[in-house]
Amino acid sequence: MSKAGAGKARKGIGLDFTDLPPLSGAAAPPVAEPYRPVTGLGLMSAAVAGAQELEQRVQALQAEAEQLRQERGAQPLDPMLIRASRWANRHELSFAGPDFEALKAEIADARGNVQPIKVRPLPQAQADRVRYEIVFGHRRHRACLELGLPVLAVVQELGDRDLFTEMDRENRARKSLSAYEQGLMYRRALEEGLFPSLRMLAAAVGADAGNVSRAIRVAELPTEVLAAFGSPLEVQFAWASPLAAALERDREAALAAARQAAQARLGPAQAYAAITGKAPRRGGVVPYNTPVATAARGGQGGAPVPRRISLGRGAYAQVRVHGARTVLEFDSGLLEAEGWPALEKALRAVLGRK
DNA sequence: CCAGAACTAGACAATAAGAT
DNA sequence: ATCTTATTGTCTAGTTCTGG
Repeated sequence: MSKAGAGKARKGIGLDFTDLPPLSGAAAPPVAEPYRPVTGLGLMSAAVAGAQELEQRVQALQAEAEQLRQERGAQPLDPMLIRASRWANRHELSFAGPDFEALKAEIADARGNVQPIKVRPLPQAQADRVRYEIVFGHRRHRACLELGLPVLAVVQELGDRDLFTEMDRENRARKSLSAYEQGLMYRRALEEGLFPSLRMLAAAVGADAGNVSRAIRVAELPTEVLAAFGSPLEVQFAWASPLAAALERDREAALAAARQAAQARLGPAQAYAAITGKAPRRGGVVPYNTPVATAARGGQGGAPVPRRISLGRGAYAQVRVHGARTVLEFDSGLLEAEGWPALEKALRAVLGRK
């Protein structure tokens, strides 16, 4: 492999065939002839491989047939007769903004939704005016409703669990749901006993239990914290634990930081930094005590939010500014006698005194 | 425009906590 | 002691952003 090739190799891709010696003309591969097994073992392997191929082909054809059946079964319905799923996971902000407007424009152009939504019929007892419940396609339904167009829908009888798993799979396949929306949906499903445990739920919808847990934690964040991000849809999976940990450490300080972040209208990454004390990784570390940092940490006259420095294993140090003094705090047990010279040396290096 | 850095969701393993 | 469940940390692979 060349140096350039090795340098360009992406993470996780260990093979690079670009520098392999070229095949000579004389050694050009012969035209492939169909493989014919000769031995008994070969015949058996071929039979197994053939059966697997056949099985895959049958499955593909079945899927195709199902799709055709569903497409043929799609019918235009009055969107007023359809209500959102009781497990509806869409935040109101998903029905606003440029993405939703683009979807609406597309549907308006086509005089209806080309891709059908899926609904299930409601039992008569529930169905006064409303006849159907959405399985998936909430945004397409809302767009048609707002445009006054009939919505193309496939109607299918489904149980609660099937409805839930289909809705979740569809949304995650399109990567269109935020961590917050997923968390709300998962939490509701668990609260209502649709699944006995988080693991069972994760297995049913084909999601990772760790991410289900993180999504639920995002949905359980206090309103003040969610408001700090402008929209709860901006909160990332990876931020769930640090935000929860910040609340656990010092709830009042975290909520105060969140309120200040909301007031200062910080971006999501800055709001995350202000609440957790973790500087955003992108764009470099926000320098402490500068105008930018002051804004990022609440700014505009409020007391600066202390900067936390993670030391691993749950330990952390904290830097506070009190007027003209800067105070470094950490658990006294963390620094043993032999550590003091190193700390003094580091302070001299940083603060420029001999 | 391109290479590298940074960020993300998802997967997996380890660990903690609670139940039996 | 063992099993089940939830949580956390780390890694991978793909995407997006940034600076030269």
